[in-house]
Amino acid sequence: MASYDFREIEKKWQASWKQHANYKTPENFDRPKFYALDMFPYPSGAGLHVGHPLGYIAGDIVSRFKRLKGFNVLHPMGYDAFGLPAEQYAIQTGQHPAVTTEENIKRYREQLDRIGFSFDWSREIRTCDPSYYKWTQWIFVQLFNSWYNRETDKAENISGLISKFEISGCNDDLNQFTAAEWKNFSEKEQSDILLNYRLAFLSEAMVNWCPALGTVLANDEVKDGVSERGGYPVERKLMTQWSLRISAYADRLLKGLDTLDWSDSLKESQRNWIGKSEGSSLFFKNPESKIELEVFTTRPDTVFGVSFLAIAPEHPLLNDLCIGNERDQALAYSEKARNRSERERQAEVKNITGAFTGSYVKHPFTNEDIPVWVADYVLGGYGTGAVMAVPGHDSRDYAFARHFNLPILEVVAGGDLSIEAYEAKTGQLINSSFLDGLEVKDAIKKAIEAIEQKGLGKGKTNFRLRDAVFGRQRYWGEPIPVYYENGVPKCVAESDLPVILPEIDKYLPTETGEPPLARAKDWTYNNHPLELTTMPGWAGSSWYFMRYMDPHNETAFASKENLNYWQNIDLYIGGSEHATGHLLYFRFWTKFLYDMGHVPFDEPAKKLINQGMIQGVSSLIHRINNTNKFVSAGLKGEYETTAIHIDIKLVTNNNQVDIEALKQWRPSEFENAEFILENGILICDSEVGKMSKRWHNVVNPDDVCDNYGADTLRLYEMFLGPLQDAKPWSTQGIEGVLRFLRKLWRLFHNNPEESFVLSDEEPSKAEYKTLHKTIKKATEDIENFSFNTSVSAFMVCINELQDLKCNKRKILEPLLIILSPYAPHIAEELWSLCGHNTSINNAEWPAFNGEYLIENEFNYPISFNGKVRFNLNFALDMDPKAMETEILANEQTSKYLEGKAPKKVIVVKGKIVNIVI
RNA sequence: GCCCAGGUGGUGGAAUCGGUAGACACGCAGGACUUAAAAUCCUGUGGCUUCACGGCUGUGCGGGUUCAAGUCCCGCCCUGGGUACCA
Repeated sequence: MASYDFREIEKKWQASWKQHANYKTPENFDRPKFYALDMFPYPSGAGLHVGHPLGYIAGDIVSRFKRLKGFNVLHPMGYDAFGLPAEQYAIQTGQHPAVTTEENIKRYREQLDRIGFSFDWSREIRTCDPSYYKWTQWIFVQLFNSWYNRETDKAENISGLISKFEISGCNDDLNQFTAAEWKNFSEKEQSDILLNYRLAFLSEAMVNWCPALGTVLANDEVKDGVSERGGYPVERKLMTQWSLRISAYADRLLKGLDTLDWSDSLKESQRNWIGKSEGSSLFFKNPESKIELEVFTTRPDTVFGVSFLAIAPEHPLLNDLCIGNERDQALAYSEKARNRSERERQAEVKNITGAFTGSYVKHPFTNEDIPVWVADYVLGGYGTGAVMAVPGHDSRDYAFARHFNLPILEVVAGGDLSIEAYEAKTGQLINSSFLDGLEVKDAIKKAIEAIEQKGLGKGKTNFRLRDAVFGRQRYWGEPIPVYYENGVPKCVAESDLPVILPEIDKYLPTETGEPPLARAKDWTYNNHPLELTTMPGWAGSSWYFMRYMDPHNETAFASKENLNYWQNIDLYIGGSEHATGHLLYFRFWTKFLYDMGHVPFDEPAKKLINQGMIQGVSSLIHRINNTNKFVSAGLKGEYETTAIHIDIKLVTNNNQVDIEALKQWRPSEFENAEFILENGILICDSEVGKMSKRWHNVVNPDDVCDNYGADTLRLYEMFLGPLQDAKPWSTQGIEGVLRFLRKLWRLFHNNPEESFVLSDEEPSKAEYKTLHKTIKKATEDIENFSFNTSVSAFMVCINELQDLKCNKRKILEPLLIILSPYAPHIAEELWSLCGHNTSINNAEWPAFNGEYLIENEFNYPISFNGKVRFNLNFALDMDPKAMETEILANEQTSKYLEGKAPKKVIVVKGKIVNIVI
């Protein structure tokens, strides 16, 4: 073989790795472990584009590196296979989602295989596989059978709570009953009470209902009032729903972040989503009507600035509060506000609306009458659904008071209330009785003390994090393993799991609006009806990383032995778009399983890297409005035009459109079109955005592998820039990477016959220096996830060896080893040509020898008072005093120093960098 | 609005602790080889200035600390991402 034939080489080694199961994770536990996981993909019909493999390549490089370093590496891959697109497709075509999913997976696998990943495919999992979702259902059963014990601050079996009720009854915020009463409750009553505590529970709650998708969605699945998938409008609707009590873990999810090596921005996203806020509850009462309204505030110091109370349109006491002449109007307003969709609600944020209820309550400190208003800026689901409005020091209350002409009181000095609310948490309290003169910080403390002392409320912490709606009115998901006996929800016995997803004739809701599972024949368990909703997409992904440790275990989701060995993920790579979804849920499930003693770790991933999105560059040509004429980009200013996306394959690197290809691409549109050219060519504009079929800008990794090879693709994706950064895909520069691999190849074939030649001669110092410099850099870069600079270092190394005409075994073999994580195919080929009959995968990462980098002399430019620079040579081990003498003796220096002794000689890393006089 | 990240040549991007800014690659220009092309190799390439040696200037803007600032501090401007009546 003379020239570098990447097609042949890559095909050959991929087949060999498969045949010899090179990347199968060893089943012994005698080495240190390393668990490198990529977020598994949802297998969509569109296949992979060049953005998908970015994170996988980085993970693969680290995995290969760790293997060479002697670690037992777990590096698996699988598919997040339940989900909406396959079901939407099924509705349109009648094709079973399982069939579509299977096809898509096959396609994904082909694409992944071409890139040469070192996945252990014997551990592949699919969330839609019954042997997998058996355990997803099993975890659900554990959640159902558990409650969160605040005293021990962990989840426990619900039986403990039941015995507590049996012995001493209950007296908490939710329920009050005696032990005797508990025993007299019916089974249904007991069940309903327990649902208030179970971690998987059924409740009636306002949910995000998406009519177009026919299902409810969790908060993180709704963006800007529309569904994340499909972008359909979302409404609020009161429904009985399965939810998971993630709110019980709010504080631990927050605290756990401090122990994780995740990016600051991602941790910050989770902190904001959890939204911890500390403050106080406070009761406003009306002695006549006996009404008590509880509010939550983070600014109890401003209590003397309260001029009205505002309650949410969903507030439970609304009906009692709306009285007198105001009753009808206030109720009508609330009704209207409640029924608005999320989108309307958000669009109208700036419109201030509200209504007076007719009721008054007493101010807890001044005993003044405070009017109670209903206002849609108060959210039913947060805090107590009621706020004490302090217009002087809260901008929303201020706007409301301005609009309805309510009093604005100043209680913290420092602002100008005629212009805006003064919200800063600094300044002295005024007009506030016993708080006068205090700084805000101290006033908050004192106010809470006073509130607690008088029994008006107590210090309290609120979280923004809501419980996660878990039921989906869809077909293509895990059945929730629950049946109903006389209206009481019960879990299917663990021995009867999995509850297999039944076959149905159509993937649509029934005529009566029930979920698709209602179509299933005999959808019962021991003659009792089974639950009709299925689990959301994030259920299967919340624990999949554990299944990889022991994927074929039939008696447990993973054996204790395997869990103890592999522990949690050492390196998790995936997109930051999962910050408030998957990455929160899988922390929650891990903590729960930890509490219940099923796993020995309480965080799933120690280190997380978010790879940036690779964006697509789309091409736009300009059509003159109402004509079939297209004008080159430089001339578009002279016409009224509309931009049209065309396939990027029709365009060269410098934005020149191939008109003949364009005509063939869409003959109906372009066959008879006229083109107004500039300098004889048609130029288009380009735009950076998401890679999508819609914009005709998808780049398929298969094409890159065909034209440049998998090794070049791998190196180039790393070379593009820092892994974490978003960057547009461009093939400018990919030639440079291919050129680098050719140069490497030629080091071994540098003779007229271009035959493989390797020298066993002892390398020179310069050659060793080049090698060890590169070993150092490559090792450090992988540990710092700085892959782009590593690729550069390899390029420098090859350029230097080329200049040295080096073809020595002692240099090239270690070099192949450190390059193999990036470009495994060419490394393997050359390794084999070097005479090895085992895979380079079994080699050992070369040791770095720093001695080759030490120089005896250096020549370094020296600044003089930070200005003039000149060069001086010194021995490296010369002491600073001797250097000073040397400097003064030097003709050039003394000229600048005018014979004066230097005040200061600045030495950095043993080198003089500046002389100060 | 709030929170986070970032702003370096024509382009993507380098620059561990503050220590020769622009590594590496693309692009561009010139040259070698070739009948020619491709491929390959060599040279140059921040700006201004100089025949040249060199000099001046330069990391979004304005100030500061330091012998020395892309890097640290203060105040702005801009871009990307997250979040949004969360009391």
